Amino acid sequence: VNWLYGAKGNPLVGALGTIPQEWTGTMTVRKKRKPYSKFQTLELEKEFLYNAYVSKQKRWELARNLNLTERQVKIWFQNRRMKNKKNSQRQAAQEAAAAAAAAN
Amino acid sequence: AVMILRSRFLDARRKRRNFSKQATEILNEYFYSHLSNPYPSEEAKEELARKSNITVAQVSNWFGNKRIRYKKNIGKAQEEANLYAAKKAAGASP
DNA sequence: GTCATTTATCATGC
DNA sequence: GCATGATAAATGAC
Repeated sequence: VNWLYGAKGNPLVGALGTIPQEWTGTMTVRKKRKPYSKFQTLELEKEFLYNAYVSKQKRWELARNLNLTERQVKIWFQNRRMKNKKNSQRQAAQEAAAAAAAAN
Repeated sequence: AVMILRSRFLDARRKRRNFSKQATEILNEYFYSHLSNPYPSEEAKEELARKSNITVAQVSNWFGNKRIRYKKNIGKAQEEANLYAAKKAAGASP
């Protein structure tokens, strides 16, 4: 509805953080972001180096060994692929700029 | 350990620089003039990036940070930042 | 699946 | 010492 939903003092949010009248249904609470440990990140990076797409079987193993849910492993690989793409685009832009500068 | 050393050089946070005063002015002007829906389209982002002399990714980062940090400040001095609204009105009235 | 986000956290500027 | 820009988890649209 409004992008300010959840902001303190916004009319859409009831006083003292109560739920708006129009919404009596399920108030799904967003899970708080929790940084992974060094070991977890290293193991995930190791597997990502092998292949950017993980199979269901590997996903289950990783989740069990790293004490994560399969959903977390799946999302980690999705975010990691996006990170890879951004870094590639950034590097390509830098090289293009360098080539353009060299042409002068 | 290897990853730490690599990230020390690849992480752009290590070489962060503040935007110029003009760039911040341009971004704030757009943000407060679209306060009801501060989500610039891809084309708008590109234009803002050119005028601000930054990348579109940096424009996206700026709006992401601006939205969440504006939302957390409603009722505080953030309302005073709406001098951009008065500024716009002063420039468009004649 | 991608991809633009939200949110907390990180690293830096000053 | 916080303000600020960038990144890391997590969600949701499509």
